[in-house]
Amino acid sequence: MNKRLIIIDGNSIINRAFYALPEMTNKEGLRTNAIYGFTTMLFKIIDTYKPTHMSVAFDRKAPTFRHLEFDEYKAGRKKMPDELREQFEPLKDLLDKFNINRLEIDGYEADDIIGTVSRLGEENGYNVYIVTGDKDAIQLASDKTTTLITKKGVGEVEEYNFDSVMEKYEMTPTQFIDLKGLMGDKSDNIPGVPGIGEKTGIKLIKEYSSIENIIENVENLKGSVKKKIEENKELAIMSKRLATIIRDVPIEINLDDLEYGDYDKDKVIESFRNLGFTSLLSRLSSIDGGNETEEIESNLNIKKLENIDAFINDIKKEGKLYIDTVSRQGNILEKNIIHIFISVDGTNIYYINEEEINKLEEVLVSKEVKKFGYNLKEDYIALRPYNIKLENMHFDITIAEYLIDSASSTSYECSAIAMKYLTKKVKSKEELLGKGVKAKKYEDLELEELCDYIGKVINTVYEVYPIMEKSIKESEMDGLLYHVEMPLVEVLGEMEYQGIKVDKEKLHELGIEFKTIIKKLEQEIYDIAGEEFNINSPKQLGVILFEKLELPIIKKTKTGYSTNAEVLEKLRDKSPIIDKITEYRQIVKLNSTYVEGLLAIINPLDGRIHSSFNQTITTTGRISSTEPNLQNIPVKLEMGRNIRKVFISDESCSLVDADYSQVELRVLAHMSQDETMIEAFKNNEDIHTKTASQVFNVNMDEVTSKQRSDAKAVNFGIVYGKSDFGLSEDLHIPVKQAKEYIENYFNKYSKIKDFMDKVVENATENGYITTIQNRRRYIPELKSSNFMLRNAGKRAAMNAPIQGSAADIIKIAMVNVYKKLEERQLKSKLILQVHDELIVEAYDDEVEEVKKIVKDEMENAVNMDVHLDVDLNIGNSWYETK
DNA sequence: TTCCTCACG
DNA sequence: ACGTACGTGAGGAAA
Repeated sequence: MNKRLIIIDGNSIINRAFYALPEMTNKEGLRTNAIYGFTTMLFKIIDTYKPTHMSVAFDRKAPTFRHLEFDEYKAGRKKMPDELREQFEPLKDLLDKFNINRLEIDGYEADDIIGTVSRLGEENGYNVYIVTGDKDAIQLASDKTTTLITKKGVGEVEEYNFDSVMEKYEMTPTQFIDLKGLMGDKSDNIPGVPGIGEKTGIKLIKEYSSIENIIENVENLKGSVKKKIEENKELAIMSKRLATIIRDVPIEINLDDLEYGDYDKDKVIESFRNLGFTSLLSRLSSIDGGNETEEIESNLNIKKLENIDAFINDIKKEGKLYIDTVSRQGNILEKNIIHIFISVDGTNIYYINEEEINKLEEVLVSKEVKKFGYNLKEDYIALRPYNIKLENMHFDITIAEYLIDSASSTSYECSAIAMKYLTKKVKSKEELLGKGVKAKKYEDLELEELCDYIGKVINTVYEVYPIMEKSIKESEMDGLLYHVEMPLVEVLGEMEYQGIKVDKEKLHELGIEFKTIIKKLEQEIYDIAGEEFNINSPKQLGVILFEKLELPIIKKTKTGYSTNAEVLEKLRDKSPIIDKITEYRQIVKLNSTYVEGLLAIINPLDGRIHSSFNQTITTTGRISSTEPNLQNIPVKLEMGRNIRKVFISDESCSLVDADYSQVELRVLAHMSQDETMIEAFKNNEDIHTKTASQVFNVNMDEVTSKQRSDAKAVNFGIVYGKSDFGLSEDLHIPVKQAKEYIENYFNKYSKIKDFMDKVVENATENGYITTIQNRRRYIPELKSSNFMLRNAGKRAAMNAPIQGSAADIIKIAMVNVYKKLEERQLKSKLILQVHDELIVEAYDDEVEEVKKIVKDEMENAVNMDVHLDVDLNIGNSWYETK
């Protein structure tokens, strides 16, 4: 069998990778872009050339014979940036884990080691491949050695062997050395013959074949070339020597030691996880045959459940059930389940068809049976139209993974989780169903394919559970998972299933009203502009405002003029068109996003809107709402606020709206233990007035309304880590004055300053922040070398504990409110959450009880040194509950 | 798909 | 000096 030896120039490739890839860091803030690029290149090379032997050569710090011979060698090179330097050791570690040989030796460069090893390889009958980004290595190409030079970063390589070099450059690989001796090399600071460049160099080499021969025949040369050579004979010889790669470095090498093959896969997987290379885990199998994945899959036994009764006994005996439902696409209120897949041991997986769901009901609703799954909220909702409430949802791998790393850029898809924890191949939804308009639905799949997929999903849940469980315990988030996030799955599922009633007629009326105003404004804008154009196009609008009307350009975006609200505000008094545009924008937004958007999504069966509440989106722990987003329904301006009139309570019901008063500032007071602020809350003082009196040094009863509203801006600004500049913009005051406000603030609330500093310090050290419920958020940006990114990281670090703790609090309140309503067997339902606000649709005869429950549970969700305060409002529409 | 804009807490 | 508030989702334009 023919042996293939790959030798990689470690320094060259890591450099290429470093400069080719954008900054990347792992969770701890270690920069990883060069390691990542190196590894992808390594995989590609192994994949393509299937080496039997391999080695990576590195430069040593010590001076080489070249430096000794020529002081100026490689002088003037920029120092290696620390961002790259710190990646060397982790890369070498990784290579060791792959059992890939490494070579380095004092006094020689990686090039020389490569030259030596490649010679040894050739002599022992190997096919040799050299991988580098340095064209000098072309001199080593031969009929037995292929030099692979990276192109386009590290994405591709170009192959050079003897024939291809001859064809391309019309000279032999070794003649490249002579050419470089003549031309010199700027990057290595090799002088060459002054005045001789590529053109003349190639001409001379073609004619005389070597530097020595040129010198011998110098008399035959003409003119200035002759003179240049004559005067620089020594320089040319030395340059050639510097450019020559040494092929007999004094190093003991036994080629057998370079054998490539076995390595401890678990160790590599661990390293990849540490480095955050989850996407590379899947490629591990491709470079070593990948029989491991097949084995796991072939273990699975997936079939139709014949003896349901016996299996139900198994489930009850074990007290646990791995479950995944498969549904047709359809209305949330209708029965759409095709199959339910269930398992108790993770390998014997059974499915039942829709007709038999009721037989399973007993264990599904049993509180004694723990349910394990992937996206359990979907299963809960799917079962709901069958009047089955999935009980005791114990562990959901998406939610666990969200707690483990809420800031991870990867999705919480099963395929990604399987890859991260098991290095197991599970298809992504896109791979299974395709994407875009051609995407298939579950109901289009062959049963066999479906079984295979769902089987793997269930098996993944089974396999991943103990690993995740351990990790969550270690970071002390088990309480958060089992007492807050998992119980919340049912709460959110039920909220989605219930939805909120919408007055469709009213919404239509609003639409007509808005469209009339839009038409009118449109015409007025065209009149002022003197032409018709698309006002919705920032590009076209920019041309009208800044070219045709010649208004001053306040700000530019990457692609053109900025026309956002802030800019328009500054242009208000320059042209009457501005106010029209501002108003036009507002109403177009209301009409398209809220009127048209909401109309399109009202469920025809019950006239309600069923938004999705997502538990695994935000980095801070908040819930998000989609299709539609019910968390950004207008409220600030009266025109927009009218939209809230269409969200109404059902017959014989009212909406009970409860919102926390200043929850984030209370959390801040508690976490920072700032006495002044705690005291203010204890005395039920108005916190903005209090802040005004502190910042502006006046008595509480002398605070003007302007001062109060400025203080409010300062309070909010602090929570976000706002700068003096930002505050000055908001308050339209000089930066200097804003700076004073902030300094005053931190002087008076001195513990808050300490707290903020401490948070950033801890976060920089640990890599993450924590909330009052121990929720974690990693902030790798804190270790960025990029000033802007690092500052953004600091602000995130200051804000996340506050926002995240507030999210913890309302989540606990939601779970407790939900439980209480259930316990008391009330028909009233929790239907909406907007970060610090809960809405219950309460039956009129239950309103008083509901009010009490909601206020009580919200105010007592957690125990802090500052009490929580909830405002209650009742109405028949969301608009009325203000 | 990306950018810009803007709605919310 | 840097560039300037955290966290979201959605619609429309343009590429």
